[in-house]
Amino acid sequence: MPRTAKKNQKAKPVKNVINKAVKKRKDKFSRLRGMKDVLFDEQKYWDLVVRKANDLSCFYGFKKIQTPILEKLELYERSTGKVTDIVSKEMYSFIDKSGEKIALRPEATPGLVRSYIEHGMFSLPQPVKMFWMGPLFRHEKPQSGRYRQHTQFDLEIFGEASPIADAQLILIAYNFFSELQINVQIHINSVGCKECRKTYLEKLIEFYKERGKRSKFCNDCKKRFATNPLRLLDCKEESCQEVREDAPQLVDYLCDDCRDHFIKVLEYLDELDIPYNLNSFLVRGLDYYTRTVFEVISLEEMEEKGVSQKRQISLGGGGRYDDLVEYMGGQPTPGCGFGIGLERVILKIKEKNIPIKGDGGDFIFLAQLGEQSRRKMFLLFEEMRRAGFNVRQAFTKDSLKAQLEEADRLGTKYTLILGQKELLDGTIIIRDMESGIQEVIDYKKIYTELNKRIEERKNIDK
RNA sequence: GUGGCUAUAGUUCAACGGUUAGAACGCCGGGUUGUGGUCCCGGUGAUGAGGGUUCGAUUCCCUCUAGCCACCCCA
Repeated sequence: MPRTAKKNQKAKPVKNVINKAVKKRKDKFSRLRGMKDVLFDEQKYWDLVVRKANDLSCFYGFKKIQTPILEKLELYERSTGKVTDIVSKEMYSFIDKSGEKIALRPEATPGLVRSYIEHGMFSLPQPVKMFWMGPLFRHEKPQSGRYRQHTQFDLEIFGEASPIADAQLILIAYNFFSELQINVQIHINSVGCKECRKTYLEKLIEFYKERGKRSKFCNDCKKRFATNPLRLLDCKEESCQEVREDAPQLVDYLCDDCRDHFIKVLEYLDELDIPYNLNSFLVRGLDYYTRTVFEVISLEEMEEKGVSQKRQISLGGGGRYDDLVEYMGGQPTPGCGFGIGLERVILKIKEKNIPIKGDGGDFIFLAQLGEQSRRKMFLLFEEMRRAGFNVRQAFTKDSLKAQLEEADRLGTKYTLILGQKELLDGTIIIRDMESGIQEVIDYKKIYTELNKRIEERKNIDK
């Protein structure tokens, strides 16, 4: 193929003109901003992370569920919240051919709540514990660890009001990271229930109404004051943080039930020796949270202009949403869950050079010379595969050299070579790829000879 | 969405405004018409797009696009 392409290019008189035309076409079809191809070498990280998520979920009794990428726009407007950034600024939405407003899923929980309600899962034995994994879409400005399509691993527990559910989710998240050897901090807070949050918000607004305080707000906070005053708390602007210093704290205004719930969650975590940081300013950007909210943060030291700086990146987060199911039209059902961003997890694993076991099987490569032996090897390959051997081939290649090169790239242990001569003699060559030693054996003894060598190798490894 | 930095072969990097834009790795071919991983030789392949300044731009300026970083937000 490349050969003809080369010829064609050389045949044309003005190479540059063609290159430009080809390049324009290439640019035209380039991938969209913030989207990512996961290439061959990265797959091992995905395998690792996905396996870990699968194992943990299964172990703690979560059942796998899948939901559509497309949902009605209103689902997110109602659940995630119209005023949240995710819905108001970042959602991919469009009107489909039937005139329906559609959104590409920006968040996992709403779809799972919808599914819970739609399939009458309240009549299943409670709690219903869901394990979900899939792509999410948000139209943000991309940077490292931030894509417009990213993948989350998500666990949800429906129908369980006990604080042990909250604690168990945090435990699983903690295990996930520590078993992948990623250092994280868990930040935790309680945002209370409808009632206690109401009284708190009154106090907070009262506090901010005092003279001069609002003038220090950043532009965003001026808006937030009207739309979502709770979010004033986690603004990162310095001036806003200064004002915040003496602001009333949510924890002090929790009702008895909410305080009790929060304390129990912390006690369970203490019991398990899970480290956490109480962060009274932690308020998550989704409307539906009640009581427990938490975030998993990775701290990293950065060298910038000779000064070491600390940067934190959120790897996951979640919380309780006791009113959401009812609010979305279902039976009153408590719930809680969390999500973890897998691209960021993989980024961390790569950064830290955490070693990953290769799939290092003992490959056996089948090399052939000539049409006759190619046919025979074509068949032998299938026989050996069914017999349980880890076989590889490059039957499209003609030269032995090219085939051995391929075998080498794959990390083959033994190569079987069949040429015209061996075909006539009823023999075959076994080549040990490490030593280069070759032996001509009876074709019929392939299996016994191979097994013998594999056994010997095992003994040496021991 | 706001601000800063960047853009050269598939990849990582070179090139005082001036010959044919270099190298390493990769890939393809040859040395070996039946032998890989070492070695030797050869080939392949790039200035993100558009405009401007200039006799002349990879180099200077502008716009766009993309990437990175910070903010916002979030995973």
